[in-house]
Parts: sequence; structure tokens; C-alpha cells
Amino acid sequence: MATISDVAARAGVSTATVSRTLNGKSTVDPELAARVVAAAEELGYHPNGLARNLRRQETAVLALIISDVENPFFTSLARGVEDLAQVSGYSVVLCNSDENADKERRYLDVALQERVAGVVLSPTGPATNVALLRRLGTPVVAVDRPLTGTDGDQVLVDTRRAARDATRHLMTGGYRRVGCLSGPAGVRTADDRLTGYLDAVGEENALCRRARYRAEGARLAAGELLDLPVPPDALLIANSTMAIGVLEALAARGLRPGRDVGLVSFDDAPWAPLIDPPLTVVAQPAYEIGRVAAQLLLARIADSTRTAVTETLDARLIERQSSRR
Amino acid sequence: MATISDVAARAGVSTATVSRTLNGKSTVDPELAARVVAAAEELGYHPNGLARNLRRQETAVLALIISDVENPFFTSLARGVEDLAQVSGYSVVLCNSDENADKERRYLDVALQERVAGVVLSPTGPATNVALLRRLGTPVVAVDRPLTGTDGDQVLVDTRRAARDATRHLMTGGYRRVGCLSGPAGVRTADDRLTGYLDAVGEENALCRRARYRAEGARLAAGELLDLPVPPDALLIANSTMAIGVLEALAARGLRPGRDVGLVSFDDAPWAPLIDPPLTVVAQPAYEIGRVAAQLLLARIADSTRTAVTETLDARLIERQSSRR
DNA sequence: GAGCGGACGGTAAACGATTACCGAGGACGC
DNA sequence: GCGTCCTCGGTAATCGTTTACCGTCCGCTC
Repeated sequence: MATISDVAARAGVSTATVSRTLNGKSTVDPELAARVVAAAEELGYHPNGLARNLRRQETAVLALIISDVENPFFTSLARGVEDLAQVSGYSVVLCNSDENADKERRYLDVALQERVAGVVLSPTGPATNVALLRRLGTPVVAVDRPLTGTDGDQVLVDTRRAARDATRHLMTGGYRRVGCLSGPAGVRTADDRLTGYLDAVGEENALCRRARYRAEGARLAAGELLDLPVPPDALLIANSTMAIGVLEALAARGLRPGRDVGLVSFDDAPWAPLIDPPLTVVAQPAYEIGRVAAQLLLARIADSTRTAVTETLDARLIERQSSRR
Repeated sequence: MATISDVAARAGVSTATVSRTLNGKSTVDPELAARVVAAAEELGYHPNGLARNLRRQETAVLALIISDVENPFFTSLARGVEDLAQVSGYSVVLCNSDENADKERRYLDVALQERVAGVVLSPTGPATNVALLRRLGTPVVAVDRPLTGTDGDQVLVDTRRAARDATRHLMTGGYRRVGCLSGPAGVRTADDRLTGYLDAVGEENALCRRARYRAEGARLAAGELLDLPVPPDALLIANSTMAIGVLEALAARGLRPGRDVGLVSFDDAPWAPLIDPPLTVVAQPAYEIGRVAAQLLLARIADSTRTAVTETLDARLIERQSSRR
């Protein structure tokens, strides 16, 4: 691969002139510049980003570490980050921590070692440690879930209130015994949604299970609840992936959503309006979360002294037929 | 941030010894090694990956450039790549080209500049040019769609045959006028699926529309077909994202899948069994495609002289109720 | 005890860019 | 005509590693 010295040699100038020409930082004699451009062209020269970044001590790459690449909520968020980063000339690399603290640590390490310009992170849990990145001065913005013990920028959703409202919606719809299926303990969104649910039904009426944020776990957990001697007649579900598991459990028992078991799920997946009956959901502004996070990140890259802010966005209940008898 | 020289100074050794200790390539006096480790610990030393990669002329990062991060087919594929890369010590960065040749070019450029170890790519179209990467010696594996004009490794699905079989399945199911909704011209999978469809119905009975691989476009295109004086009584749909648009179009017209319009869609999305009636699909082994692609890529990184292979995997028709009256 | 070999650690040269610094030369004012 | 200033381009230092090369020292053998 051609290096800058090859180009310099071919154009009969110094490497400094090549660099200046190609980066346009300083004016260069048009005659020389033309020779440089021609030489670069002929050699198929492409600057080595590693060397450039090493020298410049900066990269135009953002890392986005999400906890589940198969969850539409996160992919939508990813597009938000990407669209905003793009226009500012940043590239986004997406890392999938898979709700796994080990993988997450590994990717944080990669981000650290590769010296990315900034990180958008949905922490897998309370053990997530970004102290190293912070120490190095790499800005980190937390999304979806707060980062415990640090005062960085965050973009969250008032998910506790949303859960409470959704539960009340079921109760006012005539359901008497509302249950809840939430994610793993320690994952903040899961805890908050459960708390919001409890706010609405009261501790004494709690009827809940936790599972991984996956269809399979949710199917089993929903099964447990439905097979209780006095089963719930409605369910609040903590995300759309789990909703799939719940729908499977219902189908296996010949139960119809809405009529037999009222359903509200977090996250408005594209298929939610299409199933029968259409699924009532708590829609989170995933794309917007991504955009705002990217904005905060870029702002902090530009000015590291800004005081940290926490943006809290609102979720919106979209009422369809699964929460109606 | 602490550098290797800081560590060396603190431990009272040379940078070479620090490097040797930390990389474990060569044996180091245990006494010295202990001092190095302690010093590194105390300073919170994290090697600069940029410098390391620059020197080593290699990185342990794979780029995966997919054309739609919101399409479950690609996210599943991504997990396949990731899982396999992970165990070999590679990290995967995911780039979303969004079916946009410009974005794709930009990401290919990033991959080139950052000197990633290899690239898995689902090309947006025939204009995709990987000559630069090839010239540099960066291995590229094409997935889902072939890379025109180059003889690299590829992992494909015999999608033409799958489309033909799916169409025949509809025809033998009693549907008389099968239509087809495919993706943009120039996208190989879209072209192949259309061809497979034509294989089955015959050119003279063609009833098809093309649209972007998105719900919105599919909704409109399906609308056009359904509003024809003599509309199709069944549809072959080229991917699951488009299926959503088609289902919307059907619902808007009060038509029921299966009974009124037979439906087969490519890609087995998690929600496909849940809608009413459950959607018949052509399931592609997305995860497996990703795994195989990663395998080929790693094999080629290890030995660049291997002759290129094209793996063709099979798709499988999963018959549910949407293709039955 | 001389010679030899092996193990280990330091010195310094890479990797490929950017950029501080300096010197040369031209323009311009007095 | 000379001094000054400005512009431009080359030289070389620098970013933070890895690693080729070499010298030293120790132990072993004859």
C-alpha cells in the first residue's frame, strides 16, 4: 500500500507538502498541489487512519454499545445516533453487548484502546464501569438506563410513570388482576417498570415474574403466571421481545389477547398493529433518544467542561385492542 | 493517560521489557515482571491500540457492513458473525449502509483507513466497489448478495429457487393469480426472487411491482396491485419488512390473508407465527450465513492464498396459514 | 580456566501520518 | 539599496507501540 512518502517521492516534494495539500490546512502552490494530487491518484493512495489518529490524538469514530441488536428499540435508537453523527462527519460503530457484562467490558475496552471520540452506552447493569474511559477523558452518554455512580450525560425515559399509567389503563379497562412481566433484576428499566406497576396495583396485589429480556424466558414466565390457580386477567410486558413470548404462551393455552387476557407491552414494534388483536403498547421515542444522545455526545466532545445533563423523554401509550375486552 | 514509557520509568525498566511482559511473547525475569505489572496497575495503564496496530500492521477488528440494521434478517446475520468472531478474539463493528451506495462507500473508506482485518459486506448494488480494499489486501466476504466482477468468498442463498418453490406452493394451494412484490432493480436478491417467481408463473402471467425493501414502499406497491381491475389472489413478498407494508395494505382494504389473498414472505421474523393467520415464510438461515461468512473471512485472513469459495445455503419454506384458503 | 551457548534486557529503528520550526526568497516601504 | 515581513516548503520531531539487534552475564563443559 502506498504511503505518504511514496506520494511525496513521486511528486518530487516532501511529505509535509503532501499532507498539507491533501488536508487543505495551509495553502500550497497550485503547481505542486496538482503534482501531489496526480501522484496520489496514480498510486491509489489512501491515508492510514491509524497513523493519522495516533498523531492527531483523535478519531472521528463514535462507539455505540447496545444490549441487544435484535431488539427493534435499540436498532431504532442506533439509527438516531447514526443519522445525527453522520452529518457531523462521525462514523458510528455498533457493538452488541448482548446483556452480558463480560462482552460489555470487552467492548468498553476496545473503545478505550481504539481511542474512539465518544461512547453511547446502554449499560447492562450496575456493575458497568466507565471510570477508565472517563479517566482518559472519553465522553460517555448513557441511554435507556442510567449509569450508576457517575454524573455523566444521560438520555432516559420516565419509564416508571409509563408503567404505572399503562397498568392503570388496564385496570380502568375492567381487568381485575393485572400481572407484570419484567426484565432481570438490576437492569434499571426492568426495575423501574416493575416499580411503576407496583405503584398502580399496590404491593399487596403484586403478581409478577422476571425473565431475561427475551422471548423464550418470557414465554416460560408467562406460562407460570397463567397456570396459577388464580391467574392474572391482564399483563404488563416490559418489552416487545418478551411480548412475543407472552403471545406464544397465550396461543398455546388457547387464550385470546384482550378478551381473555389484557395486554400492554413496552415498545412499539412494527408488527404490533398487525397481530390479532392489535397490541396496545407504550411507545418509547427510540429514534429520538438516539439523536439526543448523539447531540449530547458531540456537544461534550466539543466542550468537555459542559455540565452534565439528564434528558428525560416521554413515552406514549398507544391504545389498540389487546387492552380491551 | 499513562504511556508505556511511564510504566517503564516507574518500574525502572525499558519500554521493551514492559511490552514483553504485558504481551507475554518472551520470558521476563519474574521479579521485573512483577514490578512492571504493579507499575501498570498503579498508573492505570491501558495500551494505545492505535499505536499498537500501527506498529503491528494489523487489527483484531472486523467490519460488518449491512444494508439495513432494522431488518431482522441482517441483525440475525450480524449475531452469527459476531459469535464466531468473538471466540477467535476479534471484535466486530457494525456499519449500516442503509441501502445507500454513498453511505456504503463511506463505510468502506472507513474500513480501509482504519485498516480493519477484514470486511463482511452485503453490497447495496452493482456499483459497490471493493477494488481498493482488495488492492490493500483486506479480505472481503460478500453475504446475501454477490459482489459483481470480483472473485472473492461469498455466502449466498439459492434465493431464485426458493422464490420459484414458494410461488409454486401458492399455485398448488389453489391460487390462480399469484403476484410478486420485490425489491429494487439492481439488488441481486430482489432480481433473483423476481426471476424465481417468473420461473414459476411464466413471463406472460407476470404481475409484479418493485419497491424499496421497506414497509412503506411495499404498502403502496401492494395497493397498486390490489386495486387492479383483476387483482392478484396471492402474493410473494421479497422480505419481512415489506410484508408489514403488505399486511397494512390488506387490512386497509378489509382483505384477509390466506382466505382472500394468499401470502408467502421471505424471512422468518419472530412475529410471523403470531399474526392472524400465521404467515407462511421462506426462512433463510441468516445466523448461519453470518457464521459461515465469518469463518471464511478468518480463514482468508490466516491464509490469503486460499482459493475463493462460494457457499450456497438453502432456504426452507415454513408453511403456515397465510398460504391456505 | 577458557570457550561457548543461551537467556534476558536495553537501545533504537521502525510503523505512517501531522506539524512546529526554520530558512529561503520575494515584495514592499522608506 | 536595504531592512522587514510574509509566504511557502522542507527538515525533523512526535504520537505510543513492537521488535530486530546486540551486549552482558551466567552456567556449563572440556
